[in-house]
This record gives sequence, structure tokens and C-alpha cells, in this order.
Amino acid sequence: MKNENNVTIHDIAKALNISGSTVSRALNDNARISEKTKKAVKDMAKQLGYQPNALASNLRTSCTNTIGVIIPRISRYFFSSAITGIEELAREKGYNVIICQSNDLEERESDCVQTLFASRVDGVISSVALKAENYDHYKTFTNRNIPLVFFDRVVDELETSKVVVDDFKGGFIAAEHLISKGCKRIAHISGPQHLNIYINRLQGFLKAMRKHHIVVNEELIIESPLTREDGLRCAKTLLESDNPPDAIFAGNDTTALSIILYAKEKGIKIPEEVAVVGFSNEPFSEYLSPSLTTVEQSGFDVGTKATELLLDIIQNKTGNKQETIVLPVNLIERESSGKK
Amino acid sequence: MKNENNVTIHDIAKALNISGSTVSRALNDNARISEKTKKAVKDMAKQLGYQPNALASNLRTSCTNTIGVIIPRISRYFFSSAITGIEELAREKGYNVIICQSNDLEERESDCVQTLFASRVDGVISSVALKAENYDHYKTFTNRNIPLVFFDRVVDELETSKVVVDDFKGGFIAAEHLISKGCKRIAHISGPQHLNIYINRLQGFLKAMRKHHIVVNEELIIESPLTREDGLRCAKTLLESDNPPDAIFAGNDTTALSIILYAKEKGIKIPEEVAVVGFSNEPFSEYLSPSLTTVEQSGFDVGTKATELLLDIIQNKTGNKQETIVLPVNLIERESSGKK
DNA sequence: TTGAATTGTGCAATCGATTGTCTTATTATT
DNA sequence: AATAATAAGACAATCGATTGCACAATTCAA
Repeated sequence: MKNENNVTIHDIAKALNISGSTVSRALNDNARISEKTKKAVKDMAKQLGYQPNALASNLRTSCTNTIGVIIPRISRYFFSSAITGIEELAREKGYNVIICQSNDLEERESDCVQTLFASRVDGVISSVALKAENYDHYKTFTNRNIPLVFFDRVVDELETSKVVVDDFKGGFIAAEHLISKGCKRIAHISGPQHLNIYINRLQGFLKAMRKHHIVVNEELIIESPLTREDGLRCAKTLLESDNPPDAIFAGNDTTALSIILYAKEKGIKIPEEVAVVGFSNEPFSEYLSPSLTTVEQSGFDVGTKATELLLDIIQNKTGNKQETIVLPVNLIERESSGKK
Repeated sequence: MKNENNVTIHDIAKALNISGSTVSRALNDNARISEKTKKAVKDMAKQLGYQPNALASNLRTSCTNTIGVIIPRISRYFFSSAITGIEELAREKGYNVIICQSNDLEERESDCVQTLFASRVDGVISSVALKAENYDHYKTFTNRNIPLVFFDRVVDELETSKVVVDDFKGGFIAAEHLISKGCKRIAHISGPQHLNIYINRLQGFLKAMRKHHIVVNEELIIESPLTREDGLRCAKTLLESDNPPDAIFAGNDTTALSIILYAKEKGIKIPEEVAVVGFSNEPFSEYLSPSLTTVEQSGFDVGTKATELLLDIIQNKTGNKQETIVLPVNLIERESSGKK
């Protein structure tokens, strides 16, 4: 068992009989230090196994080179790939990433904010919790000018830069696709209407309906938390009604999955009796049978873009430009809507 | 735009006309401070919107209440659920979590180690990169007595506490299950043999074969990195041979997926012509058709257990007990091995 | 009443790296 | 040769919270 072997710049300084400040500057390639000294310092640092103590440095410079991420749940593929995108770019630019999960709860989200603030992150990327209705906790950052970028689940109330996918267009192309397949009674299972993404998907859907002069039946638009369980409830409601729809555009793939499973159980044929389109292109969607037609959104791209935006703000401090970036989506046609 | 509004204990001290040390002690509920003063301090702290600066505290106490996690890739469900388990418990115990992805590369893994060390994490939980063959970088932690716990992907070379699932038993029950279904020529696609998990799965498989007096044909045991692509190669090799197997136990679900897709493409019937069993119970496995029989392992439980172990070491510092905890697995029977 | 014990706070050093300012040595300029 | 300019490095303060020790005020025992 070796001893605490924590080498500091002062140990290097002592070994070379120079001052700590010189060591610090040498390690940071400061112009005021001669090449000779720099080399000596760096060699000695390596020899002693010196590893900088980020805590000390951060305290002094009050900049941690760390960005915080708040997401609902890491185990959802969209979010984990967003994180991959965030981490990739952040690391490349020399930033660390701290991840917190809100589990879609407001209280947890508030905890995450405190945690990240206590860690003095340089900026934050967040996607809000489904069940949050109050966003005051984010003021911890905005009040102190800590850059904040939202992605995917954004709310108008929070005035920051945002990165979203084109949910409106996603809803539109999903609906238009179903219309092109000859469907007439098209239902939509929408998500919580305080979140823009679900509002936009619904609006896109409605736009397509109007464009093609299809009367929208109110009974065919239902709101849902879009979970596996609630998806079953929706499936039941829609498919067991007196006048069931001939197509369903589900607010996400999870709900579409519930519908497919329910239909299979009841012997309802997809896509012949009811066509189904989801949203997200979750990894499982491709392997369902029938495979699921869905709107693809790249978590990786969203994460990367959000990070790009955040680092710009951190580094330039160019005031509050408050951009909203919209990334493209595209339809992946599969069997559930009739593709052979 | 508000000003930098960073309240420190000294601001509280000034406001109450007491010293900083008293404020610090009051906030930490030190016994030497009177209740009256404590209350005054806490009220003032709230009033001024004080938020402790973890950096300063960490620097002084050289303990960050943070644990580091190194995993191959967050987007694999097993790992993301492990993280969920880690985070859950860590948060409950007052620890933060920093996550780094190695992308299965040795170099990246080494970077992660540096990053976490620079952040002075109190302990580390790791699952090694597939492509790592040298593990010296972990000495950064072990040399300095920073607690380290491995999970799932562990190597004997590293002498630390470990949490794994019962891969041996997993291999055994998978094989025995296939045998019970009447399969005679059973193939196994194994993973890299420098990782215990794959060694153990293979050994469990072999044990079952021996137990049931089935001769193991060497051609039927192949090693693979277990990716989607390589799975196809394996499927081709096995299914197009002159004497194809009547069952395949794949080292993971991804490879099993490749086999199912390949078989579907070639019109080979599963499970009639060839039965398939996977490992992990990925989210998609249930929805494949045929649905995939697989060995379930709970990432969440593994993560939780690893955290429990790590926090024990951090808090008790009870030397190097070097436990290895083995969590149970169980077989989930589905269509790919004959379940109706 | 006096010395001892107890209680409540303040002082100042500390963690390790950074940085503004000062000092000394060296080189350039006229 | 004398002065200015530059280069290389040292000193010491600083970031914010913690903590060993000192000290004053109060209480208690004898």
C-alpha cells in the first residue's frame, strides 16, 4: 500500500529549486518562461507523476471546464444518444460532463439544478421533466448568468437558446404519409400539451389534415403521458370504439408499440385494418412485427448542436442571442403503414 | 441581467457581524455553536440566497462527494440501466456522479481515468473497454488508494472488488435449455476471451454439454467481437456450413439479433431449423419475431450493488477486502427456442 | 472569592493553482 | 558607457470553506 502520493506544483518547484509560480506558468506554456525551464519543469512533472488538481485550479479561476446535463432518463435511447453527442464534442473541446437524471420529476429536477450549481459548472444543457410545471429552479442559473441551453423538451416560458427537431414537420409528414396510404379516419395520440414538442407534432398533424381537407374528429385526438401502460389504454379506447380509426399517429414509439401489441392480441391487422406511425425511431422499432413506420430524430445531432451552442455562449459570452435551432426529421417507412 | 451574485460565507458573516468560521460551523451544525447563532446564520443564508461553493469545500477537505463512472457506451441499455442504479443510490447517499464513456477504446479509457483523477473523485466504478488489453492506467487510482470497483466487464489482472452476474450459470442454463429442447448440435458464439464474462459464459456452456454427454464440436465454438456486423459473419459461417448447428447460443442479444435477421432473410426457420438463445435481455429482444429467448441480467442491480460496495470502501476504508459479488441471472424463454 | 471547567467565537493557516506586481539579469540603443 | 527595454523568474495575495488553537465570557465547585 503506497502512501498518499499527491504531487503538487510545489513539489516540482522544490525539486528544481524554483518557485511555484514558475512551475505553474511553465506547465501552462506561458510566454514568460524560457523553453529550457519549461522543459525541465515538464520533465520533472512527468518524473514525479504530477497530476494537476482541478479543484484548486477551478477555485482560483472560477471556471470548471465542466458542463452539466439534466435529462429525464438516461435509459431512453434518444437521451443516451444525445449524451453521447454532448460528451463527444465537450471532450474534444476540453470540457467534462456531469449528468443528472430528473426521472421526469420536478423535485428531482430541482435537486439536479442545485447539484450542478454547487459544482459550479460553466454551463448547463437540459431537457425538462415531463411532470414539471414550474421552472423557477432554473433561475439559479439564469440569475447568475450561467449559460443554459435546452433541447428537445423545451418550454416557451424559459428564455434561452434551444435545440429541437422539427416536430411540426414530423407531425405533418407522418399525417401526410398516412393520408397518402388512403387512410381517412386518422387518430393522433398526443403528449402533454405544456411541452412544445407535443404541441408541434399535433399542429403539424392538423395542418396536414387541413391541407387534404380531412375533417378532424375530436374523439380521435387524445392526450396521454405516452407511457407503455397508458398506450394500452389509448389503444383500447381507439380500437374498441364504435367507429375505430383506420390509422393512428402515436406521439412516440413507445405508444405505437403498445398499439401494435394490443392489436396483435386482439387479432386486429396492421396495417390492413389500422396503420400505425410512431415518433423517434427507437432501436426496437425496426424489429417489431410489423416493423414500425416512424419519424426519425437524431439524439446525437441534437446533443452535438446543443453543446456547440452552449460552448459558444460560454466562450464568447455574446450576450443572450437566444437562438432556436431546428434540426430536420425524416420519415422511415416500414411495414406498420403498409410498406412491403 | 443581474450582477454576479455569488454569496459566500463571508457575506453572511458580515451581515451578522460575526466571523466566517462561526458561519461555517453553524451551517455544518457544529456542536460548538449555540442554537441561536445557528438559526440566525441559516436564516441569513436563505435570505441572501447563499449556495455553498463545493469547489472550495472540496479543496480544503480533499473529498469531493463525487464518484466517477467509466463505461464503454452509455447507449447500451445494460450500461444505462447500471448508471441509473449507480446514480440512484449515490444521490441518496449524498454523492454526485461523473460519467465517462470509453467507447470501448483503451486510449479513451485512459483519458477517462485522467479526467476523473483530476476531478479528485472519491471513488470509481468501471466496466472495462472491450478493446483494452493493458490496464496500467488504472494504477492512477490504485497507487493512491482511490477505491475502485469493477462491474460486469472485469479482468483478473485488476485486483479490486467486483460485481458481476453469474455468467457461468447463464451459459449453463442457456445450454441446458437448448438441450432440453432436443437440440444436439449446439453452437456458441463467444466474446473476446480476455474478458471474464465471456470466458464464464463459454465455460458454463461447456459444463452443460459435458453434463449431458454431448460432444462439443470445435467448429461450433467461434469467437467474435459480438457486434451487429460480426454477428452476420458468424451467422453466415454457422448456417451455411455443410453441417449446420440446430441451435446457437449467442454471446449477446445483438449477435442473436443478427442471426435472426440473417435466418429470416435466408428463409431458415427459427426455432424449427435452428433455435437461438441470446444474453442480456436487451429491450428489443422481447419484440423480435420470433421473440428472443435470452438470459436476463439486471444492469440496475449490478450498478446498485457496485455503488454499495464502493461507498462501503470509501466510508469505512476497511482495507482491501476485495469482494467479488455475483448476482443471479435467469432465463427468459421466448419463441426463438420454441416457446409458443 | 478564586481557580477550574465549560461554552461560544474569533484568528489565522490551510488546501493547490493562478496571477498581478516587483525584482533582477540580460540585451539593445544611442 | 550609460540608459532604456526586455526577458525570466520570484513573491505574495487570492479563490471560499474548513479547522486547530487561542481567548473571552460564563458557570461551577470548593
